[in-house]
Amino acid sequence: MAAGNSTLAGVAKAAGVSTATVNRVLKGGYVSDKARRAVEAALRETGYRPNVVAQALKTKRSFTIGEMLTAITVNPFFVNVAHSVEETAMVEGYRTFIFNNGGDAGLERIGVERFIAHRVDAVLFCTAVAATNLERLEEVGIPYVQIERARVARTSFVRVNNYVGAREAMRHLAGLGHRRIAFVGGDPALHQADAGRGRSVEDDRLQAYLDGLGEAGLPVDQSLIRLGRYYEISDGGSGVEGYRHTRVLLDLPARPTAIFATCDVLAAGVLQAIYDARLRVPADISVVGFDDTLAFNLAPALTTVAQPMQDLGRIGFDMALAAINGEPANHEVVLPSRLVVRASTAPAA
Amino acid sequence: MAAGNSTLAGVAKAAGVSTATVNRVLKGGYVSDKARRAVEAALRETGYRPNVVAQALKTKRSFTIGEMLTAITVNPFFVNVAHSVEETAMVEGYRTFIFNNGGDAGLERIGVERFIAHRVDAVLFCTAVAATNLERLEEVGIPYVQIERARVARTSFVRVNNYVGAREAMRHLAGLGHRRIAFVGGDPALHQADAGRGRSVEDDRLQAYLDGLGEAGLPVDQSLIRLGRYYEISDGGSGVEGYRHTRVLLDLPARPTAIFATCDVLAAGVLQAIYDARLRVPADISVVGFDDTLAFNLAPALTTVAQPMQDLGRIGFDMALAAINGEPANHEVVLPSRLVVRASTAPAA
DNA sequence: TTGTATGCGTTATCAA
DNA sequence: TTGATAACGCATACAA
Repeated sequence: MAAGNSTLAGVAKAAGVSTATVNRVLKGGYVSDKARRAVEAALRETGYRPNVVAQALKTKRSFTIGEMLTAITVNPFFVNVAHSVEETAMVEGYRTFIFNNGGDAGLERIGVERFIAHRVDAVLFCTAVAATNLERLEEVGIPYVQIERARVARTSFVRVNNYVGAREAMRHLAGLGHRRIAFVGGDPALHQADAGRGRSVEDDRLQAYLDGLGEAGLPVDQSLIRLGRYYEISDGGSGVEGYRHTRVLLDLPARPTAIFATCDVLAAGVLQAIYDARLRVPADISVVGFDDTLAFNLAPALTTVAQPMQDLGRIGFDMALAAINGEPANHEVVLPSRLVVRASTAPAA
Repeated sequence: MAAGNSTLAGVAKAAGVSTATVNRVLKGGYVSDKARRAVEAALRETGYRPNVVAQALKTKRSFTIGEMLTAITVNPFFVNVAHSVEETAMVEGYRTFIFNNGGDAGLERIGVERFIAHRVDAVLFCTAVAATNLERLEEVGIPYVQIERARVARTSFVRVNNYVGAREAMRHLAGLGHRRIAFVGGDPALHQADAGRGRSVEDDRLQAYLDGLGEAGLPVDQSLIRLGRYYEISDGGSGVEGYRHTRVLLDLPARPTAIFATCDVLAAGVLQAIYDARLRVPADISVVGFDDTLAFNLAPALTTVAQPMQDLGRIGFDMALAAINGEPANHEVVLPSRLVVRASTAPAA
């Protein structure tokens, strides 16, 4: 923390007034025109810049928030949410500290401790690993907001309506005449249900798939349902899981004519497997993804269920700010997703 | 900045000693066993957590650094560098503030002012837009380090040897027998040269392409050289520029059998255009990218010149830390890249 | 080995 | 309308 040369006292001295008067022209208050002019001149002359650290110590507001992410490098989803938070925060004069927990509760605990040490005004989780780490924040009175998934039901939470989004994807595929639609996605057994509603993101998406089949009068074929992880956090976010699932699907006696992958990262692997098999998308197989992250960069450009990542970040921050300001902070906001149709889906052959 | 309930004074009171003694058991110093035990008990009992804000005010070290990025959402390169910085910083007890300048000097200025207001100990640029914003930091005595590109030659700088990396890519393609190799990349005319060496990243890559042709005894064909931007920051990082260039290349009377795109984002667009044209990679055309960001998620998985993003971030932070500690800070480190051969390159037909 | 006292740069209270 | 002055929580010089 090098200089920001001048201080309030320095400005006061240069202007021939007290620090209280300088503070008044800075923050508003009764100041004579004469004093104001003198202070303003001194401000310019000294190149004064307020010291947020000192302000924080005095006011008990650091104007920083912590942002706990799963792994910013493995899924662009997190980057987009984080960037939206940052932009929104900046407008309010807030800065954000990012910490990646890698899905590990122990790491998350360290990050939370750091946030506390730095006296952040609030913490955003996208997403939280362990409820105990949230309790730690409650103990010291730091509000927090959960984005996408909820470990605890006591505080604000903003998420997407995954069920509706996934239903829309299914309707799109069924509407194109597909009758053998595969599901490649997160295994509900590997994910905790959201506190307060008893369902997880994965429950919603899988149920939407099943209900979508039902609505279209299609049978459930277990061999077309491939559940697992989205990715290994340690491998930097490859679609290898999607690739593996798809290899199996393509070897089926009657292979699917469409695949719904519930994450663009998975979908990337799906497209790679299809490419390797020398089949064409969408001529031979249609593919739909989820998130709208990698989608527009894949070949062919991917039809996907877009998550409103901007809104997740913005609303998450707004909720945090509300909590900081002492407003009631146990809202749950559910945002709609949006099907973006690109070049990876077409009528069934 | 809510609570972190207990303070040094609170602990001192609970332990029946002075704050100085508490501080001694925390930071090391002569303390009797008796006092130490009392303090340690009080520490646990009160759940004391040091207040980094107060420490920062007192010691003039905030243990935070600013990280100025171009646009974290448009090119995964930035995320990877940022994540490496964060991980390295954490080990040293540092936290990072990220700010995206969007390539705009005015925004960058605002970000720099924020960094100063928060009294960051140093700033990392990846990459800086305007030299004036760096001077601003010098005025107030905050050290900074530049990653990838240098606007100013006075301080530490870490980058990749783009020339060597690009030469390797060319040798790979020429070695596979390709004789019509196209170049899709950044236009040197659109980028400033690095201060202190008079060349830009783009100069290096383009020159390596030309020299690579020369080494292979191949003629320079201007119609195979497509220069422009990597992406529009406002569009979220699509490969549309690469797509456009490739459409033109594929319409050539004698189309190239290989394309060297100097950014994975561009390469993604290249692959999309080839896919649309119903050609196969690498059977009909080989493609090489640069960065190793999207590469492993594209279809087919892309051969690319990998940048050591981890090292860029780590070394950048280490340089910043050295500068913070008053060590000489005008080193230039040039790192090697590494050609990663995947499925997008094969012998010329 | 321990405690007292001062100051980091602000904000805010209280007199004047 | 203005100016002393006392915190905020911590680190540290200096005494004891």
